[in-house]
Amino acid sequence: MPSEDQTIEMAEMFRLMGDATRLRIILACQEKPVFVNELAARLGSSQSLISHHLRLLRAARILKAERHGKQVFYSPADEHISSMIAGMVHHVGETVAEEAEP
Amino acid sequence: MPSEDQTIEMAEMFRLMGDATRLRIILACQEKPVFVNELAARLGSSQSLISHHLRLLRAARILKAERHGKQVFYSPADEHISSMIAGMVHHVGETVAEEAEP
DNA sequence: CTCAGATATGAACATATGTTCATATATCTG
DNA sequence: CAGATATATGAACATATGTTCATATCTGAG
Repeated sequence: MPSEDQTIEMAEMFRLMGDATRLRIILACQEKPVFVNELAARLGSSQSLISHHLRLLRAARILKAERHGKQVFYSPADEHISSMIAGMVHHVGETVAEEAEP
Repeated sequence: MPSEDQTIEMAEMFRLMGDATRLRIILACQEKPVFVNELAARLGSSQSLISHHLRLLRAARILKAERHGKQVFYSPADEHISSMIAGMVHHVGETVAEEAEP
């Protein structure tokens, strides 16, 4: 059973993954590093919005930033998080399938 | 890469786990089924608040309800979710330890 | 059926949060 | 250095969300 502080930190992590826009950002960075404008283009969101969200994800150590020239590339900062994301992908894949069968 | 619908469902799951009160409820139900008033007592929250949250967690199939007499016991509805929770517990356990060392 | 215990629900409210718009900062090129 | 490109930041705002209070519903006992 996690401590109170750990519980709050867990909740904070989940909360950050619990917004569709942020989750799309996280998912888009899973395979290979992506830079900000490409994220904005792929997700059809403004650069400003993406940047605001990236700041939160960076602060929570969910994503890490790496600068190459003018562009800043983002990628997963932590394998635990990545595997948890993968687990959830697996989960919704299965439950959606279950609901469709009968 | 999950579909748009799956992404939204994932986000919804994470969002539900992303509130401290709800997460405490989920954690409290992990070991053995707990009934509503006991949850309220353990967490020091009102019965009403717990019940509101339980409804959301039930609807999202994170917890399941089972009635025994007057009491309704709640327990994990899905092992995937449970193992994801366990993974996050492990994660915060490690990262907090890392930050404390240097 | 009536009463008490246990849980669920609805309305109201204060606060948190995602998004937009405007603008600042940083980096490369000429 | 000046200009262009890429990213970050701040203020403002509309909406979503967690909590409380009051009340309804359900269940077993007598």
